[in-house]
Amino acid sequence: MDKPSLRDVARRAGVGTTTVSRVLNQHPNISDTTRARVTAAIEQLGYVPDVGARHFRLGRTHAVSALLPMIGTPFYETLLTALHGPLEAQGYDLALFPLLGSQRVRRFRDASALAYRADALLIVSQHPDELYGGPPPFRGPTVLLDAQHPTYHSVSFDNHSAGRLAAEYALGRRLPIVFLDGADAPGAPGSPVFVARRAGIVQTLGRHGIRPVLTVSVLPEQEGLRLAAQQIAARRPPGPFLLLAMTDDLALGVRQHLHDSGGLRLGEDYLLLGFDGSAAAAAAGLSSVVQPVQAMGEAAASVLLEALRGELNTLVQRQFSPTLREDRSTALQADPQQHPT
Amino acid sequence: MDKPSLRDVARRAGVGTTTVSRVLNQHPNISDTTRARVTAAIEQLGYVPDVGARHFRLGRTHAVSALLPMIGTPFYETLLTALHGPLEAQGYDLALFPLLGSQRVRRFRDASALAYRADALLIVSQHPDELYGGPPPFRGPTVLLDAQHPTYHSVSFDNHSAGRLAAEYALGRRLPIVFLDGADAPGAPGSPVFVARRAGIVQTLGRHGIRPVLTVSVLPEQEGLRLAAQQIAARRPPGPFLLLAMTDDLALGVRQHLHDSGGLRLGEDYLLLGFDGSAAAAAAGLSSVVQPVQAMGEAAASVLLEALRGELNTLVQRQFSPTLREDRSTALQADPQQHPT
DNA sequence: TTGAAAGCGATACCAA
DNA sequence: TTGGTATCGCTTTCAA
Repeated sequence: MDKPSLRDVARRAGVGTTTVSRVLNQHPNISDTTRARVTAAIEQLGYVPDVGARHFRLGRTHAVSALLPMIGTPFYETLLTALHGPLEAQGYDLALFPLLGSQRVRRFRDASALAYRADALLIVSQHPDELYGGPPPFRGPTVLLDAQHPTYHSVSFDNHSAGRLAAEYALGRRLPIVFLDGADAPGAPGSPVFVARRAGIVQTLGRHGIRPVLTVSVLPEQEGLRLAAQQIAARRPPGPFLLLAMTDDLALGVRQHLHDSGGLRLGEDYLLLGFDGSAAAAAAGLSSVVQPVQAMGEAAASVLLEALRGELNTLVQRQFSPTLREDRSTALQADPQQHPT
Repeated sequence: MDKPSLRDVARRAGVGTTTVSRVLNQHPNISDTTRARVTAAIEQLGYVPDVGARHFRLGRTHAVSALLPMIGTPFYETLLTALHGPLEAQGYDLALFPLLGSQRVRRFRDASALAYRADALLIVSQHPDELYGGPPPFRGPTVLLDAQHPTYHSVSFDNHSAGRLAAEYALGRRLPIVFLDGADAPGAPGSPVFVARRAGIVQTLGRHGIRPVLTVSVLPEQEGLRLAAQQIAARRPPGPFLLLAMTDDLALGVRQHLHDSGGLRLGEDYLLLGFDGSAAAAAAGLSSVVQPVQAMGEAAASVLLEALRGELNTLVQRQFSPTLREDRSTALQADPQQHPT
């Protein structure tokens, strides 16, 4: 026999197919002796239930598909890990469909795409309107993660208020502020995340009548970082200042160069505040505006599960707020000459 | 009608189900008028074929599953993009199943896992024996990518000869060799990739009776890099030397520190050779031992497709060889005092 | 506690 | 060129 079916098992065990199905699905009303006979038959034949057939019959796949940009950052790793746990606990399997190459989006407009053979859909860091020209090809529950849209459930992060938080913290230190902005690659549209973050910073400073004493834009490259550090070292204010960087990577990269070529000492010559709460930042003692990535993943899972249970008859738009993780990099070292406290 | 089936379409168009099926599958023997009627009915009902049912009936899913370690490097991005193209061209869809968290491996031992509802399986950077305790739960064609096993088809890279190639190149330059090795994180088993690469280097040097004048092991951290650079600057041989680094990242990181704190000039004081052929290396003019990642992805796709067509009755173990991409970092600048040419 | 039979939605054989 | 019908493997009434 090529691939034994439930029927083969039934024949072998001398029972009906119903009984075998019940054994497989742990139904209560089965006598122990029958169960044993069936189990033995399963064993002997090496029977494995056909999941596709079960899926077909029940109309449910127990699958959740996630559409996401090609993955290269710890952000997605944390997010997906947090997401996966609760889903798995409820018997759902998670499959990933990265948007490989820009042209491949076409694939996701096809309703017969594998990604849509699922009970629910998660769209990560993408806007449905851009992804789909017209109506979405998937009919089931859909949740946006790290993105927002008026007609979809969403779990996202408030980047604007993250910018505000950073700016307010910076203002509180009462030091001149140097702003290390991330430049967009030429031609790139500028990530909405950075746009909001930047707006939050600039608007908040502006509302307090403050402008950075110096703003440096930098492409995230080796050479760019070095040049930025040179500029900062040359044009910095006379006393200590607070360097507000748009990302942790920028902050850490520039810190290196400020030290090596500029001789600037963190904690004495300047304070440093980053963005993202990356592991690298934590390891380096960098204060940072933290996005609760794990909590967002868990929230997405919970929205997804609710929707799958059909308990969601209202639109859920959950937006997470930033927190600020203070660390060594914003601690001014005792320096009796200028700062008695 | 909730979700129209093929039967509804047939009734609506006043034809048999067979005819509708034929229209859907572009069968030739359909009159234009019938086709038009059916198409109209499909349109009117908003009918979308049930892929799950088709899958059930045909016994094929048109899906390929890839099991891979959680993704954080451009390596996998290139690999998967190269892989995806040919598969898609043949009508196969690719779904990714990252091994999220170490415990989640359990999930992949379950034959009913979503990942196995596919026509073929690709196991990336994993050894089946470690992944599965016993027999694999998937019965269809299986291909290993970036890994090897005696009983599976595989597409992999010859790390040992990559090490040899680097060593031979280094020997050819006839300069003292400083070896910048990557240290394994404490407790980690040491990636087989690095083990082979290192062995290739050391054995080749040894065969020529050469030992590095200095070997420095470094954890890939900011602090580690700086310390390594200090050591190199302090203990380097008197004249120019060749610095052989285990990865591009290590090479580029140390170059920075050698320049900033040691004042060593690349191309005059030392030459630098890296490993991996990363984009960063190319951008920085770093010579590097290159792994043909894209070609490997394409090769995996082709093996997969052959297997799917049932044309593979012999074991395929394809191992790719490294090439060396020479760039500025191994060009010794004209220095009349020592090197007239 | 057990089983016979209907049916999920598509495809394909065989006839017409 | 078309259509009736069996069939894929499973779950689920309904009856016994």
